Amino acid sequence: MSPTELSLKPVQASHLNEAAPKNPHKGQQTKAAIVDAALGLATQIGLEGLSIGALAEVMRMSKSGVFAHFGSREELQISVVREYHSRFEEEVFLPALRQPRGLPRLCAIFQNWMNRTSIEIDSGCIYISGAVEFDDRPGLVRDALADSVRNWLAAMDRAVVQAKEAGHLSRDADEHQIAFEIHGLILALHYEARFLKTPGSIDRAETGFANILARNGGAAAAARIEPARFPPSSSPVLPSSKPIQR
Amino acid sequence: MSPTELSLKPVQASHLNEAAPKNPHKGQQTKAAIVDAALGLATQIGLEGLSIGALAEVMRMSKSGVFAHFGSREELQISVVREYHSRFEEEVFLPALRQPRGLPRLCAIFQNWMNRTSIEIDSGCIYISGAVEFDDRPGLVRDALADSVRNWLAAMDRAVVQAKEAGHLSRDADEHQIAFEIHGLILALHYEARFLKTPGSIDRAETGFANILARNGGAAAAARIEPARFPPSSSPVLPSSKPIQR
DNA sequence: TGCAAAATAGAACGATCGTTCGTTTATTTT
DNA sequence: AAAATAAACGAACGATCGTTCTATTTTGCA
Repeated sequence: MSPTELSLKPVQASHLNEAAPKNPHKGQQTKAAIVDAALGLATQIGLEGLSIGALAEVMRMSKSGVFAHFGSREELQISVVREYHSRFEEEVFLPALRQPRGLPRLCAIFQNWMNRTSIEIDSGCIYISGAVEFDDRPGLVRDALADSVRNWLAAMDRAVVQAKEAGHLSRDADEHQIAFEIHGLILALHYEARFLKTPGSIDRAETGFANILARNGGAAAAARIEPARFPPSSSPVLPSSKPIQR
Repeated sequence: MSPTELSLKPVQASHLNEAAPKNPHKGQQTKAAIVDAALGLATQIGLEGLSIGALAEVMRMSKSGVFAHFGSREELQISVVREYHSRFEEEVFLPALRQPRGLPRLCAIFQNWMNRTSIEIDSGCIYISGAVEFDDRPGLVRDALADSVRNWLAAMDRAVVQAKEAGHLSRDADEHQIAFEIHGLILALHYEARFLKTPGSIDRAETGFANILARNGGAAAAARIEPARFPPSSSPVLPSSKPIQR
């Protein structure tokens, strides 16, 4: 059994485009299904804890059958990172682009990120666990991971800059400082809620975001743009896909 | 070789009370030396990555010789957690008690914590890596770790409460919110400096702390108590034991 | 329908892991 | 100095790991 008594229930490709009609060489489908299962395992036990044997068990396949799709464990891990990246982008970043530049988009980004993080209180987050596992371990996995995170943080940074350019933040606001502090709120939420099980952490993070806005003149701007639409307003910018522990 | 090509140079007990005169059963000395070395390994590669074989190599002992001192790997890990706890307390918390209650002590705590974290940008931090490794893995190691962290966060929380009681923070300041945000600053510093190698992270964390104080009326109080003594002042409350990457 | 290619299985490898056990060496006590 | 106790060793165990290799099955296309 797995070290932490995880229930490694077998999984069928399910929602993945299993009925895709014209896929040449069905290997790609199963590879996608493997990556999907691998991502599920990796979020719980980490990229380092991810083993081909356990993955094969979940997939109801042989070790070598799983292995053949990647050629090395490292390549499997990289595939998982890429998959996580694209899901994160799709779930957190892209929907926020539908909001107008400036504070609305920044708030949407934060809310989407909060929703994602709230789910990850149960499931785990590869960007956080991976950072710890690959701090000082050079290699392609680390590179993929760091590139992915930098990419995301840069995107958030841009949103803050745009909010300031749009006049939604005071002229002396330090954009990068704001981005840093937001990142800290998410990390503290993940740490205290997932590891320490401290109740109320989600509200703390949201209050923290409101504090940042207030200090940088964003609260006033928010009221000006669209009253009662911004944190700590209770209406999420996107519907959260899951009820949330508070 | 080790997975991450760490140079596992052998270590002699060195600074540990090796010349202790009247120790009955010298096993305790070597056990302390083993824990010392184990802590060094664990901070770099994590508590889970800590292996008895590698530890024995560092200690120039046999695996079984090392093992006998603990009886199980889990007990070894717990010993490491306890050792880290006491060092953290000794280095971060206790010295701050020499400062008067209220804002001075809170600032001392933050500065000491910052100094410690700055060092751990190179060496790693067990409270952070351990939190990720033992998120959802029940057991004695997790318990020891969580107790230790909660103990520390509660101590910091108390310092914030006292600062408010002393009138150094405004009457409507939310103490627990402040503690949460401070924790976030430290986590963001560790993440961005250690994993992403983002320059300037230390200044970001210190600025963040100053922002928190300013928002809660602490900056004014700081000037009232002892001008030019508080962040972002450059004079550390305790001399940092190492030059710091900014 | 038949055939080549792709996908999967199965067994085995070397390595490392935590742990056990019996023995030998150090240290302390008598 | 002898006897008793503690500490360290060395070899071996079963398990799991990533990986390799050779079969066998399944698939897609002519």
